[in-house]
Amino acid sequence: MEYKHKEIESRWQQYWRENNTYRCEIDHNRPKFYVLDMFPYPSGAGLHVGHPLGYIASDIYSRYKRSCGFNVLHPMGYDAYGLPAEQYAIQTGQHPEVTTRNNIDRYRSQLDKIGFCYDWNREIKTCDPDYYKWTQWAFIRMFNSYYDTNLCKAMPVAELISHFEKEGSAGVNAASTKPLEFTAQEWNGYTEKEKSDVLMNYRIAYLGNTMVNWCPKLGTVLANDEVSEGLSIRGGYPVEQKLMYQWCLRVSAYAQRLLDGLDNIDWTDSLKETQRNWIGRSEGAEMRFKIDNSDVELEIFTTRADTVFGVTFMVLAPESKYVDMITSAEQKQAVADYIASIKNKTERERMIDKRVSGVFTGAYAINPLSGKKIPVWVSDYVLAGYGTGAIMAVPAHDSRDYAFARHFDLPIIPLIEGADVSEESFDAKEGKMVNSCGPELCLNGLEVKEAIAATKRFIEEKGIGKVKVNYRLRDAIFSRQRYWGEPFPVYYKDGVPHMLDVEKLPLLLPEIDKYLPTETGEPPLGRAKNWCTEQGWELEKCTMPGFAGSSAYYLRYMDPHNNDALVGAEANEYWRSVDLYVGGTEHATGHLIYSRFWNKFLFDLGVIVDDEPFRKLINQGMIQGRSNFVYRIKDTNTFVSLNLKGDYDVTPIHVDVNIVSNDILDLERFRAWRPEFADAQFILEDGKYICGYAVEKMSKSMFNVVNPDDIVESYGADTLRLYEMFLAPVEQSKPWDTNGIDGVNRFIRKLWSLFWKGEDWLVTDEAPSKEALKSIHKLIKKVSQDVEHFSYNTCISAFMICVNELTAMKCHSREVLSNLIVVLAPFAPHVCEELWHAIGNTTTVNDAVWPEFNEEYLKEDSVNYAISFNGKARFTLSIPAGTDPKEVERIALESPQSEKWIEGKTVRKVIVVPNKIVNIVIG
RNA sequence: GCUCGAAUGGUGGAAUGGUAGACACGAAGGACUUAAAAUCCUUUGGCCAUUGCGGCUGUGCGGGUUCGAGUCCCGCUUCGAGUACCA
Repeated sequence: MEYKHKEIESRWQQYWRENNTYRCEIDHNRPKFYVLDMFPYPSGAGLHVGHPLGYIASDIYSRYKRSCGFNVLHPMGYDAYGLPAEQYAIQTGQHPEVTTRNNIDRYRSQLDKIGFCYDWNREIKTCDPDYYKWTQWAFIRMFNSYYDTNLCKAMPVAELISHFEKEGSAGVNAASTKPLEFTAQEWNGYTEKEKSDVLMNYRIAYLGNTMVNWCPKLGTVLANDEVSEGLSIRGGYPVEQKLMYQWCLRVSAYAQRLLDGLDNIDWTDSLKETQRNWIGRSEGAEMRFKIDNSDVELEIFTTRADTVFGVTFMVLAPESKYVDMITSAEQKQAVADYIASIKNKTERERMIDKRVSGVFTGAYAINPLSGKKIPVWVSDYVLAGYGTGAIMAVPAHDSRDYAFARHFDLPIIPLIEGADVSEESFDAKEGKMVNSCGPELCLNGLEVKEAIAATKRFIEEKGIGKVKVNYRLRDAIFSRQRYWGEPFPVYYKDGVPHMLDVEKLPLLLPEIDKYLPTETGEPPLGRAKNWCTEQGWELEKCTMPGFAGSSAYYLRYMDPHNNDALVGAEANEYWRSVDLYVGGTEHATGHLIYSRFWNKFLFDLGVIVDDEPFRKLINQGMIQGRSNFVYRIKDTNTFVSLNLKGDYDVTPIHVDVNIVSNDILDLERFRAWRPEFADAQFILEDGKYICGYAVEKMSKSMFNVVNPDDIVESYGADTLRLYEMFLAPVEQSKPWDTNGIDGVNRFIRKLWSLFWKGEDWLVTDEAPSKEALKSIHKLIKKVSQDVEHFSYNTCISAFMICVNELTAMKCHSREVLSNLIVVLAPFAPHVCEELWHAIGNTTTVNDAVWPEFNEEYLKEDSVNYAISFNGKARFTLSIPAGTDPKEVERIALESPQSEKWIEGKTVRKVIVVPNKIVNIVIG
């Protein structure tokens, strides 16, 4: 029999499909294990070889765990809502659902060819009404909840309302947009609209006037993680700040829990660190500064309470509400002009422009500790969105304040002993305080940390301020002025938003004729006919953002066909949470924050049993492209090989990597590649045309995209799987380089040769030799350990070694080869399934039990000790295994070879490392 | 700027503080073949020696701990990723 990958792979893929081999159900007799991939957005370009990397890794782990007796849940689905499909719809008029469906079909056929063990019965598409019903449902629950800051959990808004009715806002501990004060009497007298407005201040899903990232080109609002350096992640269009009335999620209420939760999950430190930075907890103090000759008090936030004596001015953000309250008559025009100049700039321009700018308000504040009068300025280096939008400026110890003080010639008072602030500020939090004595508080001589604590204590006692923790994490803006997303289950009655009845869900996405905003500037849903309730109340025209559908999909997989709940209690109690999540780091501050938030919210409701969604997370590296170049001599159609190009004036041109092999260009295929190269001439070296290469992003325009289908076609899925894993550790980013794939393909054929030689079946029942048993048990031990650590590349090396050894010793023992197949099956399931049946098994290799290694077989008769002198290995000695260390030492010292090294020197010390080394220290 | 990673042959990469370079690719030489492919064998970090079978050197740089450091500690350099007027 010959190894024919196409025949074998298609046959077993069909078998697995027809027999529902990977179907999984709750089984209380077996421990569960939940392995999840980040589901893909089905883009029009299809999969390239980079996409399956993580899927292969998780597939191997799933199959391995199953072999170890776990009931493995390993599902797959599609993150089907998103901007690209809608942009495409705008351009072509095709319904996004159609293109999305086509893309999903393409993805599915590509995935199927690789032989994954997904339970497709549990497939999820986020644009499926049966699924997004539960996205809408969760939103309604968030609308009807507030976050109790005492209990640290979400509670029903109904309880908040009954509290307001009895006691007003007094004693309410709820996360809020802004502090509100009202009595029960006032509350009971409010109109429905007023009550709604008050409650919006507390709801977890709320309508708020917030500064949003508005992308005019995309015609929609974007979340912070969808914007980078002032440009949209999708498309790279400029983004500006705009005040809009939007649906938001009070993610900030969960900041501390999101931070604390990181301590209990098994993620990489770097990913946790990224989330910690994104949450951005900072401990400090909130303090009030009185404005001279006014009732106004400026509230500021600082982490450097110790530096209050060095405050020589204050700065307000241009958007700060204080600006109008305190600006003097003389400065009114100047301040107005400055703010106008800021507003004309986009966010991106503001970020790029690092020049210092600002204007004096004409007002002075009183430093609460020193009693000194200090000027109040406005400048755009202070952000409205962080802290209170106002700062106390300490130019001596903050570089931004320093630059500002220098520019406007404001005083700089150093507060730390020995700090030289003549050229730059001293930002470090270390040293002894000086110049810090006021009428009531003196910090001189204290260390910075002590001074911070002392000042905090003082301001709390005096009621000037309070200790406060600030978070950088913002509430998530949840409205998108877009068509292709989940509709909000919201209608407006007299301007007051109401939720639809849960029984009426899902609220289906309506058909529209065009996917652009309406002529009046409303979102595309404004084009929908009869976009209102049965009673005629208008429905919300925005849709939900991409992260809505991906925030709880892992829960739905547990119970995908449940019509009564997102996930039923039995399914959730059994599957609990994801044990292994595999995906890219690019979701660190988006999806992975939102779904943790969403999960914690559902946990608070008592809907689910685990408060963290993903116990362990592995980040697969990115696969970059490896582009090839040819060098055309300027103004000719002649191409010169890489190492000869120095003699000519050449232009490098990207060439399709699929017509290049080991950097050698296929000249015929190159001529056929494009009409203009049909008559190309070549200057060769050693009769070959050598291409240059570079590592770049994998993209069509670089002609470096490698399609997994092509690899599967020519080498087979098993080779693709093994090669992707062999290339480098899973977590590592690496360029795709098809050179080298022959190595793993050769390995599979060598494996095959252990079973078949031509038409002869080689496997026998004779007892395996001692060496063969040792070889296979060495392999089982190695693979069992390395799979647990996702060190798949070393596993594959171990397979190669074992197959080489077995080949060399002509081992065809059924016992040995069965074990080999079972441990290899997770990596190369098709060929293993084929051989598994060929040796007489009737069940699938999927049902085979992972073999245990037997330490007995691994024992050596004798051990080669490396004999070192002063740490340097010199020769080896074979010593019977299990020899007592003292005896080993004696044998080593008395060996004739040692004598020549020891000659004339004294032996100071001998260290015996069991089974390895004898180090003799001489001198 | 801050945070986190990384640095080992021509290449991808192995090495619980214990013989650095496993495994694979590529390359060179050889066998088989009319020839090619495939397959098999040998060599393959560098330098020197090679009818003396070995010696020296070597994991980005400089120190340190240790009997022993690619691995641990301190100080740099370079590259990558994330984040950024966050007070």
